[in-house]
Amino acid sequence: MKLASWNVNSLKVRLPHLADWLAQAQPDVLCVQETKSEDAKFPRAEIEALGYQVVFSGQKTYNGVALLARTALEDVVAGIPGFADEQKRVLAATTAGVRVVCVYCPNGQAVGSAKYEYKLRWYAALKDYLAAELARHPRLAVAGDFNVAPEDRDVHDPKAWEGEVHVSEPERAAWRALLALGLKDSFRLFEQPEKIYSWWDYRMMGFRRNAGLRIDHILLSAPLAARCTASTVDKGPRKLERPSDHAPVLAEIAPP
DNA sequence: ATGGCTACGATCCGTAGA
Repeated sequence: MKLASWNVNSLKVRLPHLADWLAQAQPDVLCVQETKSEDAKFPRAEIEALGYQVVFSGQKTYNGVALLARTALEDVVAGIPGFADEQKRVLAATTAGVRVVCVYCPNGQAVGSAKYEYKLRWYAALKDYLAAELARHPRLAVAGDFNVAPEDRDVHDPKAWEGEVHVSEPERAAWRALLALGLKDSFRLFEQPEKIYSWWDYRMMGFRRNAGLRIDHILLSAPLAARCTASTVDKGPRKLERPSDHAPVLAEIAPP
């Protein structure tokens, strides 16, 4: 199974890039974040025409998540059960025997802000949810935009970012709490080149300078991690005209 | 230098992203 995640920063704008990338990369499952599309206006027919099943949970202007798969998407659950939240950030489904949770974690805006507190509360709720999901689904993948760069090597300029939102210690602790459940960062299962990132600022020629952060991740439960053969970032779509500021991330999982 | 892009829904600017 080729599993991918991509924050498209508006599905409407990025639909041509998405279509091209699906045809080229041929993922079996794709988690999409920041669709910015309310469900009534979701481009379901366009995506089905590309050969994918799709489920989605969205809202106008902000947030919004979707799950695309070659195989049927079953037991679909939107949001974090028991955590009241207007913001459409989580969508789970089972496909080809794998439970997939698509997440768009809060940005946090600035350390100490109300949005930062919300981010930490949200992460705590996510951790409890994933603990329960792991108990029910041994084959669990959690993919999305986590808005946390786990370590300094995931940051282009750790000194400039020190203590800032996305790298602050409470955020990294929240990330490590997910790993403590037994989930593995698929990217770090392998030897990787240095300075690999998944997001680059639109401003200041961030992409050309490779001034980025690795904040998009695919977490795998132990049974899936044991079968994972590769995990990469595909910078290709970031080089196109009018790109998303995020690149797709991928994990390959061998058949059992 | 606290800016610098981009998307959105609203107007000709504010909010949000990261």
